[in-house]
Amino acid sequence: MSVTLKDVAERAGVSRSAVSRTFTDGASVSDKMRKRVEQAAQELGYHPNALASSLTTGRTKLVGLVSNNFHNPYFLDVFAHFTQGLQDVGLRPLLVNLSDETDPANSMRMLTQYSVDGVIVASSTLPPSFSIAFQDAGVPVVNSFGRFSSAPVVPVVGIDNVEAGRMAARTLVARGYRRLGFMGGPKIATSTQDRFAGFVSELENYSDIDLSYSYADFYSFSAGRREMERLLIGTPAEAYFCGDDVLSIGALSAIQDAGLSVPQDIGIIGLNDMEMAGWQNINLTTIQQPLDQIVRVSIEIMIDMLSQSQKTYNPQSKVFPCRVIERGTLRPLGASQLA
Amino acid sequence: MSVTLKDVAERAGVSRSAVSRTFTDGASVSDKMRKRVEQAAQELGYHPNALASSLTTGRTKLVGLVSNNFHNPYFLDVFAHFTQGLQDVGLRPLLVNLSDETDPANSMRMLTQYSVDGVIVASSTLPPSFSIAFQDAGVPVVNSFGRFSSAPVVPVVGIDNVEAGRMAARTLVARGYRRLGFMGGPKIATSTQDRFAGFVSELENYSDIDLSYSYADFYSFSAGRREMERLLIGTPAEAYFCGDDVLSIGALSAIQDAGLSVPQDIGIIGLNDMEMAGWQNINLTTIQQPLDQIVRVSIEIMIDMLSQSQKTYNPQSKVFPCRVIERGTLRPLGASQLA
DNA sequence: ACAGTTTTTGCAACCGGTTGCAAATTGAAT
DNA sequence: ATTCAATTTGCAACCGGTTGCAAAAACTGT
Repeated sequence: MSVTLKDVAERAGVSRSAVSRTFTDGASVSDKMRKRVEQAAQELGYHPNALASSLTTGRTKLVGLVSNNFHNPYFLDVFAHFTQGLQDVGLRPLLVNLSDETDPANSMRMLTQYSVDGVIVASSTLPPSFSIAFQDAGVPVVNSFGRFSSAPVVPVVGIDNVEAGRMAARTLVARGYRRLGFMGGPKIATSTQDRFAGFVSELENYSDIDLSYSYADFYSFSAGRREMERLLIGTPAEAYFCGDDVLSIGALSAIQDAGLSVPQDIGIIGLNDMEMAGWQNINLTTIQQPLDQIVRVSIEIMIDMLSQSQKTYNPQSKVFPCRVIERGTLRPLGASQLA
Repeated sequence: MSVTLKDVAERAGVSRSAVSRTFTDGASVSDKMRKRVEQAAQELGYHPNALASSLTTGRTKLVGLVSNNFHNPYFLDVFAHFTQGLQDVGLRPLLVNLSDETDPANSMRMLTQYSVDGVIVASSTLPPSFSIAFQDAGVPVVNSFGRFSSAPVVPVVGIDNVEAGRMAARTLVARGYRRLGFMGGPKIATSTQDRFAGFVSELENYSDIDLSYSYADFYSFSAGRREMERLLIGTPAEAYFCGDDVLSIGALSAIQDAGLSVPQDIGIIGLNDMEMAGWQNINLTTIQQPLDQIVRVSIEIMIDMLSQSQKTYNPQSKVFPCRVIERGTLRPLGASQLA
């Protein structure tokens, strides 16, 4: 079937160790030997079996990439960045779809069966128990888009959602909105909880603000639309901070269909700045998560943990500042504040 | 570190083979023995190492899932289906992002290093050389969303793009459009070539049709928008068949911004029926690819190939019928045909 | 040319499993 | 009880690599 170490050794007339050494860097081989082995390997089309070597080295260079957000277009961007970033540093993403899972045990089992070197949990809606379960199994974990904490159990990379909530509040207030709405994602998502907390806390600095809030069932278009339809039955707020972009787009669609216009009648600000938010027919004002930084640093931390053979890694949260991307769903800064 | 076969064997006071056998189904073990081993395994928290066993069995249950479409939201749907479907049958997707690759060699090497059991190439824009390269390396390959052929080199699962092109033509003609446009994806994509061929051939059945055509650079929003902007400078057609949904949405956005309305001034029909096409603020009339069937059958074929230890698999194309999903970007069937 | 040092090489054991084969056990039948 | 067949078990070799250790080879300096 496939050509092995032994084949190359025989062909080159050397020992198996010699062959192994030419393919492990840092090993002691003379130039003569290396040439000879490489030649033989070339001729036979030999490539070392990564899995076999993992047996002795204990490293597979496999990284579990686990997520449950397979219906939020933002996560295609996320996957694109992660797969690219991981393969650039020689790691291989083993993709795990946790959409219907509520118990980490199954995925844990499969990840340990494949002895992944580490796990990246890329989700803002998975309960922390998942990350912790992986970590307890002795596997390095980093939780991207997780909840910030000054002393996290698992390294977290993302944004400070509380601060993002504040930023949304400031942005709306600065544009003269006074009756504000928070339309969160699922209530159990830590991201939504934190954004809400920040949003509320910032508004306490202002006296004349009216705040209402509610939650959509998922981070999805239809949930956002449904929730906004519900809100429009009553007296809607002047502007909403929506849980994320896809939710915002759902809300926008409901508003349009109700014959109202954005940003004149209702303002919307989202969060993520997914590619689609910039499409001209959406043109969503939103708070941008610095995706490439988050991914880059997530991978850096993972590499760091992998190099520390000890499990004495001291988990840290790394958060990156967000910024408001001004587009067309909020009235501009200097505009008049009353219809 | 982790608990091994040997540990369990010692604890249970049996041979290593016995333990191995209780975890390989189809092996001969008495009930007594199995109970005993399972108990010991339980106590130690043992789980067999899939990679180690792959060494002797020659099966890793790893499947390469390779694609270069990480910027088309449709492919999030595709990945969601594939990851779910694969893990449901006990296979693990090793995700490969080919976005910037032009040469199969690198990805080939890495896939063989990890001795994947098979490769699923999920892309309509990768040149066939990729699938063929994998196949030549002796790995079972199925090409999802590839080009139909009655005697394919590699099994193909998808739709008959030529027929889809015809269907688009019939749909437009039936709605009274006479000046038709084909706005393809990248000219080198087989999907675009075939859709064009079908579109043209069907129109030969009609005498009074005016056909124009052009191509967008990628299957992406911005490429679609750019191309439509260009078309609107001249005299646009009455209706366009666009390369795919995301391209259609780009085109729609250009049309709107030009102050024209859909479907009154210009009709658009897309292809894919990605989730977003059904969003009420997009509401795109489109030709639906039966995604779940395509994925399901792709996986079935893969399993089939894996079970045939021989490589005597006779590759076949499996194509599934598409259907038109009527939404709001084409005038309805019975409508008057002139403005 | 020789002893001493450094580098290179091969041997053999090991990583965590699987499996063909023969020995041991069990069960059935007389 | 005894024979024979069927089932279960363990031994040992193997899958494709890696690596500690000691022997061999290559340098060094004199």
